[in-house]
Amino acid sequence: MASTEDTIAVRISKELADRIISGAIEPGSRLRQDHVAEEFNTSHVPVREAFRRLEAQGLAISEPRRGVRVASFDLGEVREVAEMRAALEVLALRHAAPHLTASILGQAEEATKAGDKSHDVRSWEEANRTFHRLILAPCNMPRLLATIDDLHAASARFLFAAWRSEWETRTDQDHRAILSALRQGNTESAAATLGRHVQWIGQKPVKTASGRTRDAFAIVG
Amino acid sequence: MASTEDTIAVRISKELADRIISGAIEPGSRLRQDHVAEEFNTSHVPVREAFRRLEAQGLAISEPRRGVRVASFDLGEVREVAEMRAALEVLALRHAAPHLTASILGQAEEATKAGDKSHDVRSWEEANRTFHRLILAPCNMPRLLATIDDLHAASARFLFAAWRSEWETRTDQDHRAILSALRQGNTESAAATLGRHVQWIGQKPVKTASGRTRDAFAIVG
DNA sequence: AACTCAAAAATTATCTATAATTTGACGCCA
DNA sequence: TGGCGTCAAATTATAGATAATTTTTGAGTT
Repeated sequence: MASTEDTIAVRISKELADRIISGAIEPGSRLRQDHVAEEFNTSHVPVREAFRRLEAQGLAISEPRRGVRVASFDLGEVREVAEMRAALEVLALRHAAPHLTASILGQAEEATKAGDKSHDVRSWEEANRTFHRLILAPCNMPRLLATIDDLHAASARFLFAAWRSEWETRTDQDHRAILSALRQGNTESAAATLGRHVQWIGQKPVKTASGRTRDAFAIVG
Repeated sequence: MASTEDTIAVRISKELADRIISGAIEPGSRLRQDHVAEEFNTSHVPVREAFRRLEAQGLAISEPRRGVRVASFDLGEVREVAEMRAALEVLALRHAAPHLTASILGQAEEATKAGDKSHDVRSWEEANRTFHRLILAPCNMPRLLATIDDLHAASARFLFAAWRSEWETRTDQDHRAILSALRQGNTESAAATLGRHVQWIGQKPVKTASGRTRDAFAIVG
């Protein structure tokens, strides 16, 4: 996955991003440049550059002279990301719709089926992300797609924090409705469904470190 | 402006961002780390970090082992930024509206007047940006506001590229309509006007390096 | 003149070393 | 016991040195 063409800084940032998203590193915990450098067998110079990338993606927060920590999040940020995704994915879909082919819609349907069959969060998330990317990519707006990608990374993080292990299979009616509307050339209906779809925030009781249960929230679309 | 608390990398990235936005550095031109380091009397380590920040803002493009260049742009990207701004600023305004006070709206009106009186692009742009920031900031959505800020930086760049020097004063009816709707508590009307407003793309003939004239485009709201 | 191709120069990426700052522990004293 | 200052250890930030890569130059060839 980490192509050898990538610079070390990019490799490190991808690996750390993965750990942050999967929850392997706790929100709020410090990222110490020397420790990371040692783990990756490099000096801290590329590590610092990796930190800047994580910062830009909103996965880490850096305070001058006080180091970098994994970004924390709360229900407010989950809502914020959901609404930004709704606004931007609807925009992307409107532009992508005219360029969607039967082949792309077919692949999107496969992704939906894969998601429905998933027994764990990680594979569901991957299938879901594939679906969204497939129907939005043809909008041909690189800046928009890059921003949406960052939002998806944030979404995945919220999701894994709430559904660390358990996952119930369920058939995604929204995805099917979107595909059906797109096949009929009804872009506005597809966009409206998509906008609602990504704002659906799931709720789930999780156990905290202190043994108590509280509700966790995540975007489930 | 460049606070001494900032790390050197931040100071450099702010200064370079300013130059790129103002057009002092040509799109496509290379940013050489040693030269920048020498100019700022530092080593190239903070320079490289500054480059990563510019990359994240979409102001520079980095190719591994081949250096960093100032990002180019075309009409397509101007449209893209305009549409993203429309989608996100409308979202921000909907959330900000309930928190807008008479004082904020007063300041926004002052900013509009300052813009109307501006005889040069730079001061118009600053007043315009102030207006937008004032009415959107109370949405209290930091990620959304940060994204909008980056889009404003891109907008400013397009604007300065097209209207390098000449500027005609004009009264901004849209801003007044938005303020009036907000004062009446009519959020949806204000949002609709704002959405149209930031998608208005101005067109202006400019002289190219080769002496010919072509049309330049920029967001004028 | 145009076209290799190799060597030199310039530039990027990384490593090692040092300075500056923050964190944390310890002991002191009210 | 609890707050406070001081010093040591850890950590961040920058500088200087080196390795690896790309770009440029230019001689030699067709």
